[in-house]
Amino acid sequence: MPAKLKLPRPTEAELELLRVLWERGPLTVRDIHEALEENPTGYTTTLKILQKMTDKGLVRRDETNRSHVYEPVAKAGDTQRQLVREFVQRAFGGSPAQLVLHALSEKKATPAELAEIRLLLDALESRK
Amino acid sequence: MPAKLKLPRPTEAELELLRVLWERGPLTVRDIHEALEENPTGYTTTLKILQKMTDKGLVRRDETNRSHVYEPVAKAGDTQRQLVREFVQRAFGGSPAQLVLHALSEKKATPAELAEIRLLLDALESRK
DNA sequence: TGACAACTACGATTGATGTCGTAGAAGCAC
DNA sequence: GTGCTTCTACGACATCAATCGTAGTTGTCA
Repeated sequence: MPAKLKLPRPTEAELELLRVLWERGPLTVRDIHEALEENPTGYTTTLKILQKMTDKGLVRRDETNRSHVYEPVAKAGDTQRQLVREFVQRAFGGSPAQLVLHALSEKKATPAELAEIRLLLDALESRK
Repeated sequence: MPAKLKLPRPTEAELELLRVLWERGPLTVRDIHEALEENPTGYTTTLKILQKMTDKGLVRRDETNRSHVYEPVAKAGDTQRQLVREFVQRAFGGSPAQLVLHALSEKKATPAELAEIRLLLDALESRK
């Protein structure tokens, strides 16, 4: 069983890169950099951040080819779960329901998503 | 009507102080500082952060007495709504439902809170 | 082979954050 | 009034995040 040591919380810029990787799979620096329409930044900036993420253990890279290929170490869901947990703590003193109420007020959820939430709610309530 | 200019996002330390103020009302630096069991830090650290928050417009202070009294400029709900919006953007690409699903999985919500969420859900779904 | 392009490594820099120490003013107690 | 306590103001500092430029290496292609 892998050691599963605790990964540090990704910074904003790091999270942006992670989201690209989660969505598109392992990529080179060039690919990642070009996937960033928002906040256009220098190529070496992206490179540097990926190098630091490698040091921190947030991503892993394949150096077989000259253009290294990066991939996330943790799954999207795991990282997001951790982020939500910390955010709930920071902003709502640990009450997830408070967070949910605010998030739902944003009313950008689709009917399908609402249905899914309702299902989860049913499960939580039935399980006493 | 007040100008309502946009406030900057509070940092982690700032948010911690804001949470104390939201919960207990206007307080002096001493009061706030002593309300912080977690992360015990120097008195002047708390003072300094409050001074910077005053500059940023996050809090307002009454200098009538020698011990200044601080109070939040924005209501808890408004600030939290803004924080959630930004967080959803950063971590979930703008999908609140994704956030809700993760938050509810934390299963620390009370039955009353779950009921409230269900009510909100009903309202959202009916208002098609 | 020689020149150009693309890639990595790395140092420098800027700004924000959080931390604290010290100075000086203001209140209090005797 | 003298001295102790408590307050604010302010500068110093370490750390970290983000950004970029430059150097050096490797691959490509005419």
